[in-house]
Amino acid sequence: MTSEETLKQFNLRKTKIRVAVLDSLSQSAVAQSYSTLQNALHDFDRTTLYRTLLTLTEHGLIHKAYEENGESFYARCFGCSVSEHSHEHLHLKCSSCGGVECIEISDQLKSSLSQLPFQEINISAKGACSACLSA
Amino acid sequence: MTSEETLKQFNLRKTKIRVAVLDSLSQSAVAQSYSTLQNALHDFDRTTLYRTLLTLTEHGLIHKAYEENGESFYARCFGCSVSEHSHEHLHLKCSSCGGVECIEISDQLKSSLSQLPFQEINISAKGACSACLSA
DNA sequence: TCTTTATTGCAACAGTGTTGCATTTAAGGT
DNA sequence: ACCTTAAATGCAACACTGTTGCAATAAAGA
Repeated sequence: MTSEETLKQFNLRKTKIRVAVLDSLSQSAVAQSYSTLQNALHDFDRTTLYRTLLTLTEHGLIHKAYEENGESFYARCFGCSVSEHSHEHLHLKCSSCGGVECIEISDQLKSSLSQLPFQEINISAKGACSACLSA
Repeated sequence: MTSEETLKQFNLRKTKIRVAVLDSLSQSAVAQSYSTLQNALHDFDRTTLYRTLLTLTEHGLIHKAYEENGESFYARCFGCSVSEHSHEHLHLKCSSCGGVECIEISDQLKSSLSQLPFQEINISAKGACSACLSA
């Protein structure tokens, strides 16, 4: 589904920056940092980018995958609604390239996590991302 | 062990703010945010607090337990060295009081995590902390 | 095309992170 | 108790992100 179609599906107006952000995040294998997005979308005011990320997050099209040292990384959302954010994956911060990759977790780990009496369980780790491993 | 003794053990000079930070984090059941620490220690310059947190973190006396929306929460470190930060616990951000609690995880979860080929695995979650549950 | 409402761009301010530098303090030796 | 020296502090300053208000602009449907 194209970014335009996605916006329509979520009842959001089609604007240049929303399409650009969704395109950028969809094409990227890794989550993108705010500053990376800002560099890629420097035609737009940073406030607009800030509000775009807010809007897309609130409606469940994207999510903040990782945050460290004040740097936030955003990724496309698949299969999570506004209310139920069950991101059953792990966010790997690559020690080599600095990118953030979303990684599926094992069923065993899922079942261990599901026994916890908490919501919004989030796992992050550091290591080599698949791109850097195969390079 | 007192904060003074801890500093000596780690070969760090005993200064007022280091003792104050260690005392504050030791006495607290939950991790403290930067702004909370700053309020509690407003006699000191915020740069000094910043550098104190850096130093204590680098030497493994404290660690950043949680970070969200640019707010960092710090806690005392027990049993983790500079090189090996195996925090085998979960950081629970309380939806009620906003505090961050360190919670031990089950052996089953530990073993699932130990199978992952990553370092510095970190789990965070949202829910009610023990203080708010018992209140 | 018109109308309405959401979105954008700009200005402005707060909070945190970070560095440089002069001053002060801690710790060990005398 | 006093020096000496290296480390720690306080202050100024700047960058970046988050956040809000408001006037100008653009999107979507009639």
